[in-house]
Amino acid sequence: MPFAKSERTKKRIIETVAPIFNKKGYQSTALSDITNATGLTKGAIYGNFGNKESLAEACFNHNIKFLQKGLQMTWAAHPSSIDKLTGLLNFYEQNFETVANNGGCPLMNVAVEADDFHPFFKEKAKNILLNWKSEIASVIREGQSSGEIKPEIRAQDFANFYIASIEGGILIAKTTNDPTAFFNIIENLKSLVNHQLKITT
Amino acid sequence: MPFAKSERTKKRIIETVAPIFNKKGYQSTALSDITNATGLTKGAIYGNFGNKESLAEACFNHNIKFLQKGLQMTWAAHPSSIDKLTGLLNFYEQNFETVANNGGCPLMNVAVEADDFHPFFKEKAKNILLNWKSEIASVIREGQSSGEIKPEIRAQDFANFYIASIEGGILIAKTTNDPTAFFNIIENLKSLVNHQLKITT
DNA sequence: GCAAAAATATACCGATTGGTATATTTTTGC
DNA sequence: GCAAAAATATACCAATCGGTATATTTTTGC
Repeated sequence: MPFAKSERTKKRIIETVAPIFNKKGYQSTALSDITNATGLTKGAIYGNFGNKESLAEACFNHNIKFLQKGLQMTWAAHPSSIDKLTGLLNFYEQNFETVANNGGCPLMNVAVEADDFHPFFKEKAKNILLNWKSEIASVIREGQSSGEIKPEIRAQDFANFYIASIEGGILIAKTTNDPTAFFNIIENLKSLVNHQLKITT
Repeated sequence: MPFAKSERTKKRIIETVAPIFNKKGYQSTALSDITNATGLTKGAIYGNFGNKESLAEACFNHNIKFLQKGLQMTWAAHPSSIDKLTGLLNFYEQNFETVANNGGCPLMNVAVEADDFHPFFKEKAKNILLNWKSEIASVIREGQSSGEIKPEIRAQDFANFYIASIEGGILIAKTTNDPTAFFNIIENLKSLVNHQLKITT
């Protein structure tokens, strides 16, 4: 079993440091934060990761993966398009505290920090966001094909609104220390899905 | 006219540096960024501001003031509550490029950066956000009193949703370099105001 | 226009930053 | 269990960080 130790250590570093990067941000997380949290020295860190940026990227991927898996599992659990949309809202609702304690939405955090001065991370955030958007839009179009969702709904526009509300909700709830602000938005979105998208007949 | 020079210099520093803080963030904006941009030396900067934090605070206030004035002017221009809500959306629509070129919404930027490790700025962001929310909610309640807005609308909840969508829209549009993502959300909100809040009789 | 005061510049400080070369320890395969 | 290799620790580097004491320049009030 070659490379076993190395992979285990890398994983341990990522899991320990990912929340720190998400909370403090890329620039503000110092190597000393990383060595203190892991109990390793700089030599060990640089032996496992080429530089601070590649460690930050690995941590970002790790943070994002949690949310991507949530979407995949929700998609897999619900054949119906409406159920996919409301099921995902339930997932965000149920995991809000976890995400909040981990430093908030990693996509928002990286997007805001990288926006004007870090093209590499900005591009990553852009791709993830566009991908998220198109996954939501695809589900809506599938629902329109299957006769679940009203045909006049513009899939891309609704996906855009759906994601914006969620991200804005996280921002407000986190900033004001008021989770109900987020839950309230989730309820509003559920209502929108059930009363504006869904064909009731 | 005592202190005249000092006040003019302070103003010039703030106006020059405020966009930099909004783009790079508090931590990532170095004193060298400030001296380079202003053409002044550290001595001059510290002669006008006690430390980096108080300069950053002055810049944050300056950045926020633009948006606060927009709300005040919109409020003053429209006696009707519905017009206040749609007028404010028009203001955000018309000034999106300006805000985007200035580094995005300063409230979001500071909220995200300060969230987990800078209590002072986090508290500022929280207060501004709660104040914004309650101003929107007040307008809705006024509209309910005057018979413009449906009485069953929960003012606080709608204000929450209104702000979340706007902030999320800025995040998406900025991250994906697609202003139409923001405009699209503004149109959706206008539609919500006109078809869900407004009493059409 | 001259002295006082205010504003700015210069030169420095210790601490911390990300990163690296090398020495030491630990793990691996046989 | 021993040698090779992999992983970690140590000790260092130049650059930059925010901040300050002091010297110099500019502005002010008369």
